[in-house]
Amino acid sequence: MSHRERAAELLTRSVWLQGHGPPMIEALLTQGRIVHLPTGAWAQSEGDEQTGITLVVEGAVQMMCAAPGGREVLFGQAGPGVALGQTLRFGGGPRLVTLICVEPSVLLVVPDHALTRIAAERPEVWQAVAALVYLQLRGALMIAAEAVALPPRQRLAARLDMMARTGGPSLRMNQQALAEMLGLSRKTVNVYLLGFQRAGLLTLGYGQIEVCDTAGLRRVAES
Amino acid sequence: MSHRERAAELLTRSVWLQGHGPPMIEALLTQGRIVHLPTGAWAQSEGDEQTGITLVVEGAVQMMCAAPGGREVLFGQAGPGVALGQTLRFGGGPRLVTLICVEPSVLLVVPDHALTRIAAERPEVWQAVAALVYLQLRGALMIAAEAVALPPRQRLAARLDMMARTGGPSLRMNQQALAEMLGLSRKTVNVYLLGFQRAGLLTLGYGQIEVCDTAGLRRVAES
DNA sequence: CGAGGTTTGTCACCAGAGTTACAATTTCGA
DNA sequence: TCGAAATTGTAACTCTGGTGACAAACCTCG
Repeated sequence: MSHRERAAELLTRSVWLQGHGPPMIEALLTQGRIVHLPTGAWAQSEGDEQTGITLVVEGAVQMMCAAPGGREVLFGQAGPGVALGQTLRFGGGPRLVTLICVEPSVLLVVPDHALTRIAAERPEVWQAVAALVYLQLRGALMIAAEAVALPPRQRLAARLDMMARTGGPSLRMNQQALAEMLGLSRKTVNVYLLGFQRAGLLTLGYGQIEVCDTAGLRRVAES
Repeated sequence: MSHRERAAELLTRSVWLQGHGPPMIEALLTQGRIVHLPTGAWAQSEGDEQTGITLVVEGAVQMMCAAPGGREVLFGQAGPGVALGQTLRFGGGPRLVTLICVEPSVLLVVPDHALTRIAAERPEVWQAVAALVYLQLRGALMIAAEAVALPPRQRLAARLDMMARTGGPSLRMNQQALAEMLGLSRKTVNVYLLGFQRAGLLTLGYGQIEVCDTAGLRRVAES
């Protein structure tokens, strides 16, 4: 299956495009472009303003965002099917989200001007964009709520549960990255993970985590 | 000045409506409705699906969101001019954000069906909604990044700076609420606030904080 | 197959935030 | 005006999680 077909399939399944028929998907594929990136590459090359929609077709990217003090904070990892909408038109300033490939990846990029072209014929494209951004808002709020309300152990459980439900039970990421996203030290994460493994909630491997019992994780998160 | 006129003024100034002329603002005012709420009231009454846009015209509301374990987490406070977009169409589940008035407030509410009516004539309304939700996403990400990346003292400074810049230097909120939004104990917040006051960054009052030096706060946040 | 880098598992130490409790101050309503 | 409730300021104690350092297990590339 070509990458374009794969992208079409992912778009068809995506929640934020429900109610928009195949012509809209066709328009996104035609106006957007497929890009291939190696491990470690930034999803936006210099000069590319990276305004618009980005869909992960294959591979995985880490999502970083800027915090006070010039810090770049890792806050999540996205696999195939995850879409990101962003724009620089509001408030200017630095880019909101930076994407970095953690494995060779294929992305569908639909820049802002492409969306504008689509909107000329199908103004309802903006409704889809609003829906997409709303989904991201939901995710960001979940992360924020977890971070302020849950103690470390529960926070880790909640995040593992969330990632397992959205991206499948096989999480390919090392404990260092996981700790960074949660604002914990690697050691703390490691200790709790070992505890979860002993409790049979998951299995640890080299650079990956196999979640076995999301319900159990959620129980831990809610305790 | 009537509340409607005040709302029109706030909408005219809002970033997410830039590029849309007065007719769009007129449409929002006509299709939406002004509601008055007492202290402690929830912005959405039962049965009102509260899908659409809400603009704070007067007063102040606390923004809460759901975390694992049925916890309701306070994550911010909004004054006049702040708009919130939300919808329940995606993913169902519980309401994303709950608003609670901390003083008698006036809101402009534009429900989803009103937006749909507006879109019949002005489909670009969805672009404005996308922009609004994007602004919220930016805010939520900032909060999440702060929470995971900054230690308590810096986190407090960053949040005070953010609130002072968006809502003016006079913050009307007690230290308990502030601690809750940051995931800290009231005592910790109190101690750091006293330190900031000694450093001349702000002045503490009963139930309010007067920020004097946002640059100084940002310096603390970045240290 | 072997070297080098990466990732994971473990230790002792300690800074820093949470907890509990209480007094002082301010506000608001009766 | 007075009293109750809310808010702020302060103390001693506890304990979780961070730090730094290191060994073991694992991958990858030459």
